[in-house]
Amino acid sequence: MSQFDTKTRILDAGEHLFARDGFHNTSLRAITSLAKVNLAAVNYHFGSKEALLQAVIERRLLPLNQLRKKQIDAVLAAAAATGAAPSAKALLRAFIEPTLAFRSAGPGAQDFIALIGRSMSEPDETVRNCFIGLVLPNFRLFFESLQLALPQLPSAVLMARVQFTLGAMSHVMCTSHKPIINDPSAPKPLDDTTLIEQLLQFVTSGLEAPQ
Amino acid sequence: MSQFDTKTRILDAGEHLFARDGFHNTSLRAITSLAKVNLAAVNYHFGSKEALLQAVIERRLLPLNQLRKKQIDAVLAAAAATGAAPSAKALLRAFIEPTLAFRSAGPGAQDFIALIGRSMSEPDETVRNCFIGLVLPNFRLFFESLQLALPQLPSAVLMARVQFTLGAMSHVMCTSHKPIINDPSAPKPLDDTTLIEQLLQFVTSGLEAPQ
DNA sequence: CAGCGTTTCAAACGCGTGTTTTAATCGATC
DNA sequence: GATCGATTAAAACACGCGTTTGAAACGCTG
Repeated sequence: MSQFDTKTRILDAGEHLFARDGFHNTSLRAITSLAKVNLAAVNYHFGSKEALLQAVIERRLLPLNQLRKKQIDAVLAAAAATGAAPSAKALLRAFIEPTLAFRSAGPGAQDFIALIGRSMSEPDETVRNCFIGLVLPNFRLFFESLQLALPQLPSAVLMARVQFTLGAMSHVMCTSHKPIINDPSAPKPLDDTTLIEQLLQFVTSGLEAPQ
Repeated sequence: MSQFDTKTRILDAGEHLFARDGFHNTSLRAITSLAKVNLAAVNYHFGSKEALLQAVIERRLLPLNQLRKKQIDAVLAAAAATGAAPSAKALLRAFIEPTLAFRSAGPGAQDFIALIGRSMSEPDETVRNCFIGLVLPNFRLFFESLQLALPQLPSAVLMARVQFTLGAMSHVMCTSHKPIINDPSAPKPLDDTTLIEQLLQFVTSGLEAPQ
């Protein structure tokens, strides 16, 4: 068993358990036992539990951020080419779609999305700082692009509406698979593609609402 | 020092620390030391740490639920009197406004709102079950009323949009006081009243969006 | 095959946790 | 003022935690 296998298995197990139970409620013993590695392996390969969390988040979030930046830049470039302002919906799609579509990217991806969805309102600084530090540049670009799309909105209002958008998005990210109402009377949840389109429609309409 | 004082001081301290640090990251020693009571007092008066959490949530959520029900019922009654369908915005206001306005209700109220805002996506079942059990009847009434207001929406779509609404709302509840961007360049956050109106405008527009 | 850096392993360390225990103290009632 | 249940207090309990240790096993290189 090579080092690569061990590190990856620890990352996979950590991703799954951090997402399911939260950072503080997940023990290294649970992670190493799920990963079928020795307890000391986490500290040997990553240094600490906290550093493992950082590695878990970085592994997926760095590529995701790159993708989101690429798509936002593409929207901005297309708008610049025609001389028009970028459309809010296109920007929202560039930011939201890669994130949510990522859930179908493979086993563990859905866990990861739930993890970072929850990180946004995480009380613990360990988790929140790790997440916010990684996502901030991306968010800044997103916000500034939206200012171009909706120049008539005061920036404090736009910021509030972007926060609402993030809230709706993160809520979908961490709870879409466990509906609040579990009755037979409750409607069946939408499939992922429809859900993304509905979310886009919802937040676009909210962002563009008259003041 | 009477029993009442002790129990109340424990509830206040628990509310504050659970909201600030999360349930699992808050120790009974931190709570009892903040409340200036003996460590054993929590188990004596409440039975366990988990039962304390339940008491903390119930103390505020039961009256809040009553208020929300009263306001929703009032909107429904007013609509029934005129024979028209209730308006989505009035229902949203009846559900959202008491919750967010509650933050100004006194010291500890803001902590509490953050606590239940986060409970919605809490990974730990201890917290989530306690919260969901209390809020479910209220939520059901809210959802069924919205079906009257927006009868043209398929109920699965409406449910998704209501989830988006809850996400935006809970995100405001637990993060409005700590903005993501902390630059001098970042816009000043809105005051509470404006924030509530903006949230209402946002989610109304999203809920009523064309399909 | 010897030597050596890397990785795995079992065991233990120190610490903080929620809870329980046992005794002391309080406050109302007879 | 004595009595008795309710409350407070200090101490200890058993347990699980993240981390560290030191030796064993591995895999490569000469």
